Amino acid sequence: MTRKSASAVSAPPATRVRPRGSQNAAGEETRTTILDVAERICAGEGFEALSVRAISEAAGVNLAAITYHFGGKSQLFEEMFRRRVVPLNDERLALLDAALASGAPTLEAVVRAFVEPPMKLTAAINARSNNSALVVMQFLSRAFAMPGENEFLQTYYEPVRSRFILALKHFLPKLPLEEVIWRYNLMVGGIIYAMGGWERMERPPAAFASAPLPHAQHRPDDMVDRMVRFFLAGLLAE
Amino acid sequence: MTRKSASAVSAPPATRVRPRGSQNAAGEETRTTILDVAERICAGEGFEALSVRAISEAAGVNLAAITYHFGGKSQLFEEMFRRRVVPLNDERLALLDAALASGAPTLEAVVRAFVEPPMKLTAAINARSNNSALVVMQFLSRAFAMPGENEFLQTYYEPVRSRFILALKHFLPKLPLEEVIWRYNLMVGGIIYAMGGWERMERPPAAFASAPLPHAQHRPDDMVDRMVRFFLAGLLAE
DNA sequence: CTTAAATACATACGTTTGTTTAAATTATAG
DNA sequence: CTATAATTTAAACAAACGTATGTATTTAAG
Repeated sequence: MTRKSASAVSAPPATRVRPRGSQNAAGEETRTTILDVAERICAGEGFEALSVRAISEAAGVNLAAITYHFGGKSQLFEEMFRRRVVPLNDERLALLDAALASGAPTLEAVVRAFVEPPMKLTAAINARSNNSALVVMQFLSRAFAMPGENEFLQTYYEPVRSRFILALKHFLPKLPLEEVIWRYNLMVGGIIYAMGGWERMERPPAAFASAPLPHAQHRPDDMVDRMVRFFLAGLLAE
Repeated sequence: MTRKSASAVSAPPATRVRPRGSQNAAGEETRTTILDVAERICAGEGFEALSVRAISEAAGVNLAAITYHFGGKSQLFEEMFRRRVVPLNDERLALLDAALASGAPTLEAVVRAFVEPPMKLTAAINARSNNSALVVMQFLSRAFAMPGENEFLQTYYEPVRSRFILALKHFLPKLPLEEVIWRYNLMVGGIIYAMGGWERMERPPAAFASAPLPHAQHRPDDMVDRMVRFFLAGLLAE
């Protein structure tokens, strides 16, 4: 089936080698183009619009380029996911370390370390493709919602999850661990939902049909502040 | 293309009529079976496993039954969505009315009216198919994440959204409407995420590898209480 | 029982899907 | 320049998809 299994069983003729990265400058550029275009399509037309044909055509590359560079459609998805999530989690952990290493660590700093990176990433993607950045939300919700245990999440997300839960527990010593975990996850849900698009976070109720709200300037910092306020209070409840 | 357009243009021979409901007891049973099975497949194997073939085979009905009873795959999805969301939203509004009509209405009662119905529904589905009930979460996240304006949501969800936002605003008079809307949506995100599966809401961090936690009895009421505490504090922040 | 509608069925059609193949082209190293 | 690897290309494949069709079966009414 896959090239990997073929070479594992027997590789008699000059079997083609799938590049882990790319050895050529041209190859690397094609790789990046595919990832970018796939992301834009996902943001604009939804996840199920992601066919290898749609991607390759929109990217201006050959149909077989996706199989060649990534090994297949699902591995392309993995790479789309990894490319965004790994730096995001690294940043979260770095901010957490900085918060805890400070002279007077606060729960608010921990919450901010968790909230700020994904919101900044969402803002960046929003700025690039002026459509709302459903991308990351799609991926995260898909990954989080996948039936069974997802080894992806286990690898890339579990360390972040563990460290933040323990950090929260440290600042909430009277709260049972079980409740800390619940509150952590409620925070996660709010973040993922907010990543799915800001305009729905601000749309006024239909009853206020008249004034479409001054439509504040979508400043990422304001949104992060808002979220930190909400989550911090929730975590400190009771 | 579709039967509807064909009959709209010209219906010369005995064109088959697509039933809106079902006229026979047998037909109604088939309809329900299809919906149930589709829901179970979605919960167990994810949304993209929902093909008309997989559904009809698992349901033990003919391949053409889905087109016959629903008109097509997408209309089946609409019905799956409607069947769950309409009663859920009705219940939410009824609880909200009851809360506001009471002698001493409280913000907590409003939050509870919003949180309790989806959690009870999730618990019911969880009990039926012992897999985690990703169903509703899948549907909701898909619906919420759909690019562009979703007329479905506009029809079925907007009244609920408007009424609850205004109710929250009433209890939070000092908070700008914009911030009320944000906090409402952060609450929505937490609920949707929690609906996606309880076991991940309680999984201990990997660092606590030893004790898998006493695994409390998954009592829906406890979970609702937990969520209400968290959201209520968040809404009242600052 | 007879009749007509409603439902179920087996089958086929046309499309789209992800992937593979083999040859052609480009880039890099010796 | 030459040879070798890396990349791109066009074409084809089998499988899965949603849907349509014609007929058989079942149901309900007269």
